[in-house]
This record gives sequence, structure tokens and C-alpha cells, in this order.
Amino acid sequence: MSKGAHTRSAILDAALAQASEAGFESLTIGVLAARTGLSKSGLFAHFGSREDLQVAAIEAAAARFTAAVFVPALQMRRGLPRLRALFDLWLDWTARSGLEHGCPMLAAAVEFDDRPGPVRDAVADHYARLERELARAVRFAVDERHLRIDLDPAQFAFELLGCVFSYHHSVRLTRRPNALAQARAAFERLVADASPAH
Amino acid sequence: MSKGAHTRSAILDAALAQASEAGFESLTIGVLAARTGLSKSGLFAHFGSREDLQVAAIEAAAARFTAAVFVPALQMRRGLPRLRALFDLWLDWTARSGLEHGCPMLAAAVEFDDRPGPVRDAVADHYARLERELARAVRFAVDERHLRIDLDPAQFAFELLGCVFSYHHSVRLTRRPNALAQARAAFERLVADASPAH
DNA sequence: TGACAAAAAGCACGATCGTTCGTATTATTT
DNA sequence: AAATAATACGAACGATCGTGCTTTTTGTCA
Repeated sequence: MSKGAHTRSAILDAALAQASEAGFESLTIGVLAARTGLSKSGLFAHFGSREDLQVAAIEAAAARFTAAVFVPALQMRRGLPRLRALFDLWLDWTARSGLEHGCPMLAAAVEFDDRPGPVRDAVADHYARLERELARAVRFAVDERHLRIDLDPAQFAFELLGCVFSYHHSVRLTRRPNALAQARAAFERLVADASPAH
Repeated sequence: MSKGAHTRSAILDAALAQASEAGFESLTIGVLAARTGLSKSGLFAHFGSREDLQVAAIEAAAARFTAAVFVPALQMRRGLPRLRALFDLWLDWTARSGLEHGCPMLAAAVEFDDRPGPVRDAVADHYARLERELARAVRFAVDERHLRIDLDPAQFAFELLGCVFSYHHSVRLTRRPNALAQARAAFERLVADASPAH
């Protein structure tokens, strides 16, 4: 790897750590320069603009998410086992990726909700992809007869997303010690209702 | 109402509109001065600092939330009817409160997750209060025998929160047209599982 | 090792940030 | 109407924002 590519990825490392603890709006040239030890102009040269940097950070986060959640989940058998793995890996993917605080992707999703532009597009793209893959994993579970044949995969994905969001909220804001147990219980109820009639 | 109190509330109106569309980090003295037609210093004098302004905005949002969700829901009978009303009122409370974009409270929750300080405290306080009231409404429904006697109210609240979060995400970011239907379906499944054994 | 390209730094710019202070303009009350 | 208090303004501050330009340092390869 060339020197440039190396520092560029070091910058994105710092960017994700920063976004994890203070959101994407805190991704400023000066702050990242201080975090990486580079000069402002030296850092700036790696990206054409702050917006490009933010987009690059989103894409880096998406790549890490895929590597930390989807890739290991693919080693599980299709169907319910893989679905369970997806959920479990999702809940703590940030910690396993070296991020000490919240999920940068979730932060970006809320921050750029209503702000049109390339950053919003990148975030929306990630979630569209994620939800599509999620629905696909649900369809596999249906095909394997692990879940009801008349199950709506999009609805399942919607509610699974709800579990993750509520878990994140419960852990990071209200700091409830039983957040994980509640998330798992919600997941089990979701699976139970989606199971084939006995 | 005195002149000062009147403009102060006008500032908070502008602050919530701004936070709804671009997050709490965008609540800057200059932007709000421009939105209200005041001078920077004139606006600043109403709050001792930017942080105090942000806290005041959180409290204003909490007051509006209560007025738009809890107050009207209290007019319904205790139990499931009131619980349904809470959910329905919650989903579109921002629109009914004159906010054209996302929920400022949810934005603040994610933005200040990992940033200790009075703003985070105010947000966490609102959600703690909200979830406590939610659990109380669930207990009423249990008392009325509308819901199972062995239901865990905190777990119910956790999953209800998940419905709301996922709905917000689906409406604002991914812009799915069937978000409302999915949220209602998730709620119905939640209620069905919490209903007394037939 | 020397030539060339890539990367980082240095410096400066206009704009905006939160904040302070002194002054002018209003409301309110006597 | 005069006196007093409440409100708003204008100007300025040091800091930081994103972004150019030029120079210096560093890495790469013949």
C-alpha cells in the first residue's frame, strides 16, 4: 500500500472514532488534523472538500459494518442460524470494530435525515442495501422452512431494525443495564411469531 | 405575557424548527438570529450561553411533546384505548406541532448520546420520564385486563420505542411509503402477543 | 544516487463561531 | 409626563471554520 493510501485510511480511522463519540457534524478538518498529527492542509489534500471527506467516512463505516456483520454471518448456515448471527453481530459491531462509543452509521442516519446531498445519499444507500440483504436473509429462512411461508420479509426487517435502534438508545442514552436482555427478548418474540404453525 | 417571555418563546419556536430540519448542532446563535430577525447579541441576552439555549430548546421540545401526545391521550379510557392513542399520537406529533421535518428529541438523543453535559442530561431525563409514563400506561392496561397479567411493562415499552424509531427511520431516511402501515402492523403484533390468553 | 512524483507543511484568506461591552431603544410603572 | 427597568442593537474580540496557494519534505523508481 502506498504512503498516501495508508495515511488516508488512518484519517478515516480517526474520522470514525470521532464520529462515534461526537457525531458526523464534529468531523472537522481541524479536529481530524489534531487527531492524526497532520497539518490541516496536509489532511485536506487527501479529500477535495469536507463533504467528500464525510462521504468517504460513510463509505468506510459501511465497509467496516459489512466486514464485522455480514461477512462472519455468511459462515453460518442459511436460515434462522444466519439470521440470529446477523442480529448478534449487529448489536456489538462497533465495539468489535474498535469504536468505543455509538454507531457512526446510526448517527449519520439521524443527522442527515433531512439534509439533501451526497452524504445523505451515501447513508440512505447503505441502509437500503442493508435492509435488502436483511430481507434476503429472511427469505432464506422461509425457504428453509425455519420461518412461516406467508411471512413478510420487509415487515420482519422493519421490526428487526426497531430492536437494534431501541437497543442502541437503551445502551447509549438511558444506559439501562438490561438493554441486551431486552433486545434479545424482542428478537425471540419476533422469531416466535414468524415461526411456522406448530 | 411580558415582552421578554414572548420573544424568548419565539426564539425557541425557531430553534425547534431549525433542530427539526438540521439537528441540534445547527442551533447556532447566528442562524437563530437570522431566523428570528434579532441581532446576535439581542438573542444571546435571552440565554446565558449557547448550551443554556440548547437545554431550553430541549425543555421546550419536551413540553410540546407532552402537550401533543400525553395530554390528548389522557382523554381516552385507561388501558388499551389509551395505549393505542399514545402510539398514534406519537407517530405524527411533530407534524401536528408545526415541525416540518424530523423529531428534534430523537435527533438530540442520538447527537448527545456520548457527550456528557447538561444537554445530554436534559435529553436523558425526557426519555426516562417518557418511558416511565409509557410503562405506567401499560400497567393500566394490565389492570384493566386488556393485556396479560404476566406482561413486563418495561419490555413492552422497549419494543414500542423500537416501533417508533424504526418508523422515523423509514419515513425520514429511506422514505418508504408504507412506513406507517409497517409501524401499525408492528404495534398490532406487540399488542396481540401481550393480550391475555384466549 | 539522482530524477521525478507524491505527500505534507506553511501561510493566508474571508466567513462564522460564541461571547462581551457600551449604547440606544423601547416597555412598564410611578 | 418623568423615572426606571427591560430589551435590543452595533461593534469588536479571539478562535475556529473550510479552502486555496506555494514551498518543503518525503517516498519511489530508473
